[in-house]
Amino acid sequence: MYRTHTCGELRIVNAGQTVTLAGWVQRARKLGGMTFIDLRDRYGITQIVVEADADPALVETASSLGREFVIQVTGTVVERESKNAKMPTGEIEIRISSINILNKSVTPPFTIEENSDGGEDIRAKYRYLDLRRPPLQRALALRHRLAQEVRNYLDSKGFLEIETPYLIKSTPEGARDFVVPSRMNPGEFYALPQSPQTFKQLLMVAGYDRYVQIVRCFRDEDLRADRQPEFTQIDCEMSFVEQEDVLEMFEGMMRSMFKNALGVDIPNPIPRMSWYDAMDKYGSDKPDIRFGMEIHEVTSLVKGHGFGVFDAEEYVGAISAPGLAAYTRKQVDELTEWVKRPQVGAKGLVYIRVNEDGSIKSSVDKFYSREDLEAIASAVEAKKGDLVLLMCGPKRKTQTRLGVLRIELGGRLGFRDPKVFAPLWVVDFPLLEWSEEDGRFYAMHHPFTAPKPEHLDWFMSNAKEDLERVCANAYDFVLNGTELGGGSIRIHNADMQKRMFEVLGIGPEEADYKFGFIINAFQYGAPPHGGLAFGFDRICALFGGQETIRDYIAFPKNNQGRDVMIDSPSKIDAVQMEELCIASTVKE
RNA sequence: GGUGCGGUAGUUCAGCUUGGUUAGAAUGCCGGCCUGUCACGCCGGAGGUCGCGAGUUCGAGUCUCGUCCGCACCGCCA
Repeated sequence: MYRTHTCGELRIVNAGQTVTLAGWVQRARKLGGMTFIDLRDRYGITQIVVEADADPALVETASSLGREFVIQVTGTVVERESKNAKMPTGEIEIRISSINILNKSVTPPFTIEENSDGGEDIRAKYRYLDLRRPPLQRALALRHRLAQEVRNYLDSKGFLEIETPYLIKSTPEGARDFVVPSRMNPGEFYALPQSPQTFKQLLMVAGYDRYVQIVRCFRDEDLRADRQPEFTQIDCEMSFVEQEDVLEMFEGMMRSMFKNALGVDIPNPIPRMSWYDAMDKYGSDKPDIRFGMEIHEVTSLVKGHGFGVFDAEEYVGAISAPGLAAYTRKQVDELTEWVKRPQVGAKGLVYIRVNEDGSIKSSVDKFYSREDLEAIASAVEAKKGDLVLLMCGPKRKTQTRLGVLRIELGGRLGFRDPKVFAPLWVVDFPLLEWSEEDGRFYAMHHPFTAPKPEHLDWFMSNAKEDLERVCANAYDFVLNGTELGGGSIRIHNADMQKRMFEVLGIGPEEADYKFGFIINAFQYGAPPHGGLAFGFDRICALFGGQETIRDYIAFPKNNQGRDVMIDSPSKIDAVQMEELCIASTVKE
């Protein structure tokens, strides 16, 4: 037996017991003859002590220990002479009678402690060492806890977890696919799933009316702090349901995850907002509703006062930033520069300072009277001490830019506390999105999303303005300004699905080639169904209060989609290429 | 594809604005001392292709151009 206890569990009540521990040497402190060793495993740290008058061989071995040596020690639990209140095990130590070095270690490149001295690069390269650190252990433990909660909750609701294939068919609508050559079918390729969307719908046709899968998905797109090429979804689908049934079910799931993993009570019910309201008031389809600072349209208030910049534009909107009337001219200029960066793309920023003393000062005083400015300030619900910021331009674009500014200022003002959780359902999405570039409609969600029954007439119409206003029974789950999940009620009728492909400009042959299996299946008694999928990595990160999902994935990829630890992707040898009937066009 | 920031000792960084002696600090590592430490302390030591390449210059860590790598963001992500 390697150990009788872990390094995190012994307490003062264990004093007098003979125990055997095994773990890693985090630190050895040598004081003359005496040696203290911090012995670590994933449960904690226990101090080992070797007295000066112990067996000389033991003293010798103890003083030879280096960081990250794996050792096994046997000894007696004793109360410490000088306790350490900072450690859970700080009241005791192990006075040992033997040390067994199970394995030596070379000196690690960074310190393996709560707060490492290593940068991201070096820690990624030695991920297995970084994973020894408590923050990473906590992250993976949280991930495990949340996965358990999902399974427990959905199991109690009768969901079956069913695995779907990873080697599927490429359907290059949306994100790029990762493809896998098929040796047995020369010149043909599988694709890795961007999501198990079609399979879960086929399971509905098959009668498995409550399906869940915690499943890896793959998208060959550029990475971000919250985007990995392979990521995990909580993928769910239900039959004989309406939108309300789905929202209720998964509100329950999120509620139990918050309660059981974090001890947090979220609002009941979770608020809902239409996509149109979200865009108008927050300039985003994933509003952060931890704070107000809503966008207000002031177009009619500002036009016709001789200020040509506003007169020339479709839309003028404004937000009010609490307390920022105190911003200096320099700070406001800095903000103006900030919104003019290409990442935001605004042309400029007009401000109205609603001073504490009741005076009003703006950058457009030449064109507007005090009463005009007061009317604008009141329209955006500005209070004394607030700074009103206005932007103009095309409606949606301007709202989006104001939304970006709102998020930035909300952060600066401390309104985006990661310990505060403000969940939201965004509902009533447009079904279709017109692409000027391609001159065609794209499905806003995906091509299996059903139009709202009351919008069917518009859906059948071929007029662009009709199709544009078709709404879908689609919904997103948003938390603190991050989209954590989304879904919809699906099309379950073959004719309707054909119509959708027609609207999307996908011809019958193409539809048949790409989606023939699902159109066929829908002819055999497909039940009404709908579902949704959550981004599990993002849920973990947000629950853990982090922006990046990397720490919640044991072995993540870097910005370039590379695993710097195993150094992948990598070249394969010519024999393998030959066997797969593939060739590289890359010039060496 | 684009923008920004960064790359100097094992590690984290300073030095670069204004080019000029032997490139510093902390920490880690090695050696010595130390019997209650827990970021132990004290003394000593080793450790650097300044990411890479070219250019400007009498002289480049420092200036210029190119390139590679990392992070964040835009595009992209049905």
